[in-house]
Amino acid sequence: MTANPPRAKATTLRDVARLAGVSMATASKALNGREGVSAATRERVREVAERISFTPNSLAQAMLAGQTGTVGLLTNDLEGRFSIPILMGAEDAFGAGQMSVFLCDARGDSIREQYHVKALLARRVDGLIVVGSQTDPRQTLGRELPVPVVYAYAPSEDPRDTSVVADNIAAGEMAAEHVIANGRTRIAHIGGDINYAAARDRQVGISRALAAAELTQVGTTRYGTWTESWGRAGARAIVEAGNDVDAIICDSDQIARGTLDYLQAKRVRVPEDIAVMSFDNWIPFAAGSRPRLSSVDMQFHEMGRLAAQLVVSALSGTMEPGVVSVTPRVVVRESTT
Amino acid sequence: MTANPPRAKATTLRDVARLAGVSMATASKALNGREGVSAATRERVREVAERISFTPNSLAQAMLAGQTGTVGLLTNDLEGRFSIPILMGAEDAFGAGQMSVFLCDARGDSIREQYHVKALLARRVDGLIVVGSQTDPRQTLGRELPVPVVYAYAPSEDPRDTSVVADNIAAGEMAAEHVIANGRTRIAHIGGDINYAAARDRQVGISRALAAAELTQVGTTRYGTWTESWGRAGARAIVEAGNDVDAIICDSDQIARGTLDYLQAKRVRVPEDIAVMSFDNWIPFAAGSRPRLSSVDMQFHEMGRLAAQLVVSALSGTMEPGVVSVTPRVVVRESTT
DNA sequence: CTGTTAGCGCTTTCAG
DNA sequence: CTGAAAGCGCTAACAG
Repeated sequence: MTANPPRAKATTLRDVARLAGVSMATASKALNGREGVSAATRERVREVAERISFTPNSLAQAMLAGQTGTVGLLTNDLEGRFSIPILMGAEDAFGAGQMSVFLCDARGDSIREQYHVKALLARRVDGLIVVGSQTDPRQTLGRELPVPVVYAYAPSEDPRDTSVVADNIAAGEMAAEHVIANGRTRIAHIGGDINYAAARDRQVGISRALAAAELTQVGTTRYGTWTESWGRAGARAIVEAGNDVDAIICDSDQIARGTLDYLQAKRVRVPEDIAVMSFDNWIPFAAGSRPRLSSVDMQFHEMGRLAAQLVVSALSGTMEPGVVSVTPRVVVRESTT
Repeated sequence: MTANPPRAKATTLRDVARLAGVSMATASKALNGREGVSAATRERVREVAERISFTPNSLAQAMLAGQTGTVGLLTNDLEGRFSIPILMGAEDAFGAGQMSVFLCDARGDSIREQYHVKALLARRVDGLIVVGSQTDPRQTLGRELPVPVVYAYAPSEDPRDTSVVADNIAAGEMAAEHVIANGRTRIAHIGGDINYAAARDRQVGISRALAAAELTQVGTTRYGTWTESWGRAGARAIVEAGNDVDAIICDSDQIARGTLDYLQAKRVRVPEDIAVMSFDNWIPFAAGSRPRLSSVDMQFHEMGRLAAQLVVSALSGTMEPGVVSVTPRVVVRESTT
């Protein structure tokens, strides 16, 4: 029942000016480092501002400048594995400067998304980053928006928009090349959910790398879900098919964990008998297993950073339409070497 | 090299008024549902506003109102397991209304934190939520801030502040009570990092529940790290100590996964021979293993929601100082039953 | 060097 | 019922 202390009302430039005995204009110039103020005056104004802990009202500044120094980050699965690193990358890229980020989660609901876009525009954000939850192209927010929009992870279906995506075909190639480089020739693939472009693209990449090495995939790719449980089932299917296999590429770290689990229960040695390679490099999963998993990192953080940079550069100039791919990176651990 | 289309400049109330042939005052009243406008005029104004897709400038509105309808969410490990659900809970609680959330990650750096606070105050947020990365009390942001502050997960060390925390002692009790209720009497505990209050508190809770059931813990709690690898080592230590054990409580799902891994390699059956119980209920880990893990959910989402509600209620009234605990919840799966 | 004036976009009295 | 005027906090001309 304790009442809180009365909140100090924020001080204004007018207070500073009055206390320093100058006009608001002079106070403004003094604090903003504009020239045309004597050193003495400037110092005095600064002291007053400091003393009464004056913080300029960004809203007022924004109204004059026509720029708010804010961007909206619209995500669709905060829960998810992908949004967060992308978000961090963006936060990183902005954080250094003086952009602030409005975070909105639309939960995959387009009504909700529309609502958030409207709210963000009302707040006069300078730009928008839209993070999808699948790599499949998503509907555009429209081309009539008064601010630049960059799509991350899920590209916009409209080629006139600007998107930053992960290169899953390259990722598939890199995964296969890595195990091939380690001397494996009998390679199988456990896919993720076939409804995801990520899963289909990785298969394309794997095929491409195998063809380049004049190898043939062992068995055909089976698709399932992005779970450990599917990893176990997929591994069993491969083993029970009786084919001779010396490497399994799994479409996610979780699938790979399931695969590892099955193989270990069967006393198959990893990597001696079968190498296991995965995608995403979700550290808690990839680095928690024994052996630890080699995995293709999709560089989400980098995607976020890039998206942020694109938005920033769009503020002063125009933005190239099209899709920018971020190149993945193989992280080698003990499951393949 | 395609130049983007010129961005439509945002329309203003003045435009609406002019096009509708009324004054700005009338247009304002019409759009905001104020009375004193004829139905006909109101309709006409609305149509115009709709036609030119007028979006009121929140900044201008905020300047008049003295409230921005924004809050700052200051986190210290976006990466982490805890911030995100809390963040989602807050987003949830606000999202329904018309609060927008500024997200800032201070990376555990107090200089950076200071910088963000300053920026948020400049943007005249109506309130602040500070999310810590450990349950240990953290330094206060100070009591002179012009806006209400709520600390989540990590409470403020200053009892005059308002904090929302997880009740780890209760969690420890609930975990022990659950395994006891399932007939286990020879219970061991693998702790997390002893430098975390969460780990120490859970031990307190476990002891309390064991005492209440007139049981004694098997061996003393060993502390390590929050990793699977420590889970394996800890389980080995328990097994090799040669004590008869029928349940192991692990301080996190990851530790439990390691424990499970070790037990399975040793052909110990879970839960028949030894039940395994954990904390956090991090779904990908807890529900991915076989058997799936029973785990104490710390209700992070709920904590975020509560923190948000506290901030909102502080806007219209005062805020109770002190620490609010969120009660955890046992999620039963197959590792204990 | 310093101060006066105008105005960003909006809402709110208070006259008409 | 409608509009003119004032002002939120700040900055950018332009005078002095």
